[in-house]
Amino acid sequence: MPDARDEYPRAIVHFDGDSFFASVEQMLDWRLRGKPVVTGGERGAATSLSIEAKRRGLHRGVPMQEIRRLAPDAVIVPGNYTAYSIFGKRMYEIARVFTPLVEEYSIDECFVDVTDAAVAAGMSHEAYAAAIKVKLQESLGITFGVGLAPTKTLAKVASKLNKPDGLTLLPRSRIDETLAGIPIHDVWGIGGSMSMALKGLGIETALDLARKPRAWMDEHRFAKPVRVLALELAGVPVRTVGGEHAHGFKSVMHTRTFTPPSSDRAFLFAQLSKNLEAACVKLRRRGARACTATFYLKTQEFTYHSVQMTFHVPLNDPSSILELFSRRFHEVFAPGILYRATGVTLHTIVPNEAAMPSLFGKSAEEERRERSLACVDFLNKRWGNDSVFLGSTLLAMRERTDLVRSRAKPVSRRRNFLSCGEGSKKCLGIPFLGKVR
DNA sequence: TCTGGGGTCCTAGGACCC
DNA sequence: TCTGGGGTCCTAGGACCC
Repeated sequence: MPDARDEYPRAIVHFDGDSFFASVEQMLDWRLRGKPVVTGGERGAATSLSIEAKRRGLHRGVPMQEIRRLAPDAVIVPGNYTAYSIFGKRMYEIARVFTPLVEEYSIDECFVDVTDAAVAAGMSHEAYAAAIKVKLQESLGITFGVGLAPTKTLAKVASKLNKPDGLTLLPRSRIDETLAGIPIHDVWGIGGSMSMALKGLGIETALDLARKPRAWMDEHRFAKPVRVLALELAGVPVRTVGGEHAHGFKSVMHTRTFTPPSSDRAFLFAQLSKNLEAACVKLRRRGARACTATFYLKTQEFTYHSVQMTFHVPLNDPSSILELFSRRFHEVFAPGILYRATGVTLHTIVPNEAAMPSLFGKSAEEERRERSLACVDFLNKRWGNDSVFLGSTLLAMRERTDLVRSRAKPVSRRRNFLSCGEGSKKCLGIPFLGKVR
């Protein structure tokens, strides 16, 4: 019987919500339970599918028309990201009752390091992971795929193995037999480009990579990410839980694709303005400012043309930033070219408190601007996000309204969740989820 | 002037993730 | 897979310094 410390030098658990968005929809509306539910109605392709929908052979990315054809009884709903995000936050809170070592990896996933917490509770790592799983399911009404392993990469592999509602143990002694069945392109961190390169060198499974020594990495001049991956697959913990995503954020972005593509300079600038406003709202909501920004135009051929800039003071109001954008817009825009999207990223984030506007405090002008922004935020919160916006955005708003109007069918069958149609607000029916103790 | 070595910082762009 | 939106990390290469 191997010792627990050999099997799990660290005991990392990965939790992955099963059919997360669709499951949340089913929790919020009992009428959807037991039915094939598909989210993504607002974008015309499936984002998440309930178990019942998956059983009908549907999967992510399938166009809604196809869904309707293949499964006429499917219930198609628009994404309700506010609700998903509340369930996600709830998941982190519940996990943190068991240990503070919780990394918020994505809206429906988290990593938990239970190495010490389990010992302190006088439980095995397996039992502790199982207890968290039960608590999550009881509290949220959603099942999870769970993996327990000595490294984050292996935990991520394990949680996928017995979905839905599985708890998969992947101690060191079982690494070889498990990884032999995992194709290299299924490994977290290996994308299309890297898997091509690895396959060219005869690496077909996760086990093949785990067995490669450092000399081989040197010989083929592999960069850091692959080396880390190989170690983690071999059961050597390199990545720590909570290290990377524990707090804060590094950038906010807002991008939008429009159809049909356009070469109209004024329209494109209005799109940019709208994206900038949205990105600034996110920034202000988080009480932060940015010191750098990137904006881009994406052509119909999917090439990006971008401009990066640095502000001399941290900013979060769109009008000052837009002024800077307008001066450099000509660097990305070429007449006669068709563009399909624009985007804005704000980075080098600092908290508001750290961003004293000048040595002498706020000027009257800055005071005035802050007050008007607070007013805009209030109005948008009260009356919906598009109530107040910059004049430069107007052209983009008109366009959007036209698109909505021309849409043939409402995307939802549920009246109370209908989000299309001008001015109608999405209604949010989150049940009380109880107190975390 | 065509010639050293070495370090840091910044930027653009690629790759990957959910 | 002719492709939506929001993120993070890594690296090569240039600028600049001693």
